[in-house]
Amino acid sequence: MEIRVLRTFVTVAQLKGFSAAARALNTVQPAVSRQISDIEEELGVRLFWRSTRDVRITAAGETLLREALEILAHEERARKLVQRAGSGQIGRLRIGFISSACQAFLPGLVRAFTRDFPDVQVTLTEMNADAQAEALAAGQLDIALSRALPPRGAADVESLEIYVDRLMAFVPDDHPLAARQTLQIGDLAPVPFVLFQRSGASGLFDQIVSACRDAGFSIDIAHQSNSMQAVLSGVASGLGVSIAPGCIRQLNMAGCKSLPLLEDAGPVPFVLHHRADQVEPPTRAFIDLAIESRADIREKMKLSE
Amino acid sequence: MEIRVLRTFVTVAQLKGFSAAARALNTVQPAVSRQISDIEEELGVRLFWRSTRDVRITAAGETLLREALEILAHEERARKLVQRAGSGQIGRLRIGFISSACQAFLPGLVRAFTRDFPDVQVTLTEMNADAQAEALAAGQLDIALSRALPPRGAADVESLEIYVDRLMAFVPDDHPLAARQTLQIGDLAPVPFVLFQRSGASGLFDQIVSACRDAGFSIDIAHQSNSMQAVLSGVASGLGVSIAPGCIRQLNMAGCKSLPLLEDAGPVPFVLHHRADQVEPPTRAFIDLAIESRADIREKMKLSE
DNA sequence: CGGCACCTATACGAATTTGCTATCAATTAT
DNA sequence: ATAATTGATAGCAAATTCGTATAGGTGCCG
Repeated sequence: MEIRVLRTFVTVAQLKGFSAAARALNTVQPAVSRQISDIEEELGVRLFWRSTRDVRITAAGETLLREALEILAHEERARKLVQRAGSGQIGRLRIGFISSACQAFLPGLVRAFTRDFPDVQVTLTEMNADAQAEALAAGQLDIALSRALPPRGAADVESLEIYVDRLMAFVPDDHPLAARQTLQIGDLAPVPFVLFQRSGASGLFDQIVSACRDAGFSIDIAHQSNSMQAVLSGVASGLGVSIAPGCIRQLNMAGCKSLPLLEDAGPVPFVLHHRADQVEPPTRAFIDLAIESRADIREKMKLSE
Repeated sequence: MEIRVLRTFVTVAQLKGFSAAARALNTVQPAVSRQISDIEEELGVRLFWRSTRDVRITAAGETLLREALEILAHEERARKLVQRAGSGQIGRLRIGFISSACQAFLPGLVRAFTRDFPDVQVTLTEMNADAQAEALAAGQLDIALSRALPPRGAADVESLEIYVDRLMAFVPDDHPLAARQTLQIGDLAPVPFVLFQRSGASGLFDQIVSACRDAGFSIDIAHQSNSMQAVLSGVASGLGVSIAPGCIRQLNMAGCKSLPLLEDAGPVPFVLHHRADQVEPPTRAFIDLAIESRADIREKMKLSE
């Protein structure tokens, strides 16, 4: 009972004739005749009463007709479902992101994606860069968004730079430095720092520490927080100054002023990671969308500087 | 998307390997490989991630797997349904019968049939012989049970004699003839008759009239009724005597005595008619059962004489 | 680190299946 | 009566499918 035979059978039943069915199926009558008699033999059941003049379906044939119509419809439905799954229109997309991504570009990107792929189940999970790498390797994540560089030597992970941020200084409103237009990193030497904890964003942490060392002083970390939001809150509270990627200005923390650093103190890339192998279509679609949107994102991040 | 390919696909998905699937399907690995890559190309969708070491299904593959399992189950169900229909285990059986059949053998036959074919929808319709012939020709009836001879020249109808009854006399209990052990038809010459109407059972009617003429008198039909029951009722009421097939004694009408006729006044065959062409399996099964049971029926009808 | 075992992909000839042409037999319409 | 239409059958050609052989890659184990 192959699909092709069922289709032939249904056509014969509906057109009530072998020749008519053959015409409709773009084939010839003996082929139809053979397919029907083959399936009759296979099932051991007579499906049509034939006379030289007309064809009438048997009761067993009626039964098969009902079933065959359902099977054919089911096949059609399966085909469409699978093609939608294959083109990424249905499925799931598990994104891990660091919170800064929310201030940067993630909401817009996700909104654009769900507009084009409304039936894909998108899961957004905030997690630090290290946790992302782990989840990605374990196959629990499709997309990881962090400032981390591509982890070398790990599983086959491809990385795509979304945009490059730069480090900026954050000082309390009422701090003397807040009156300046620009700063050099060295200007921050005597001031205590508020910084995030190293664990989870070790790359960025080390980059900032290095920048200070390059500027000739050892950073004085007076307070540590577990989120950028908390860091800015600490700065606004006058606990100290901070250095952080420019994009977090968009948190618009009151009592906290951002100042460009004259040195280009190391680029801070924002990177999209995904496994190189076994990229499911929705993931592929999201990556493609990210590539498309990259120029816009960069433009937007520049404008907000 | 042929059934065979779906079956291969499901096996690959379940055994997580092309070679393993090939072994399970009693074929070789390249055949499996080709079938999968063919359907992938046909759908334009990747179904498996292959490496040289293991095979993992894609999200689209998972989708197809669910659908394919349903389609295969449906195909299996369709096959069984059709085979049941083809062997007569499901379907319908429309029987037309004259009321005497109820007194004779029909209930037992139908009971035996429904025991063997419990899922066949049996329709029993009481109708006179002429109506039966019409309905049979119109395809509204599968089996016709009457005393009529095979209608000559009509559509292709095959007839099967179930048993042969003989005519008997029925006289009121208090009638002088009721004291006799046997009668000759001629004994009934001076007596008024109660008889059924000719329309609908013309064959039997004419047979009785002829028997009387052969016995040398013209039958005096004083009353006509539209059923055997009514005829016997008339006899019991003393309206007259009657001649009828012996089996209707089983109505056990009080006040009415049956007497054998010395002459073998024409055999009264009870016949099963069915269309010679396009015999649906349940009909075939019933006919076969009738043939099997014929000896028993004849025995039973003899015993009750 | 190299050989071995196991996996999938590909190539190609063989076997099977399927389709097509021609023809027959039966029935109906003209 | 003849032409036309329909389904069955046979024989041949085309297409498909299968099986063998082989290549290429990866993990395992000594």
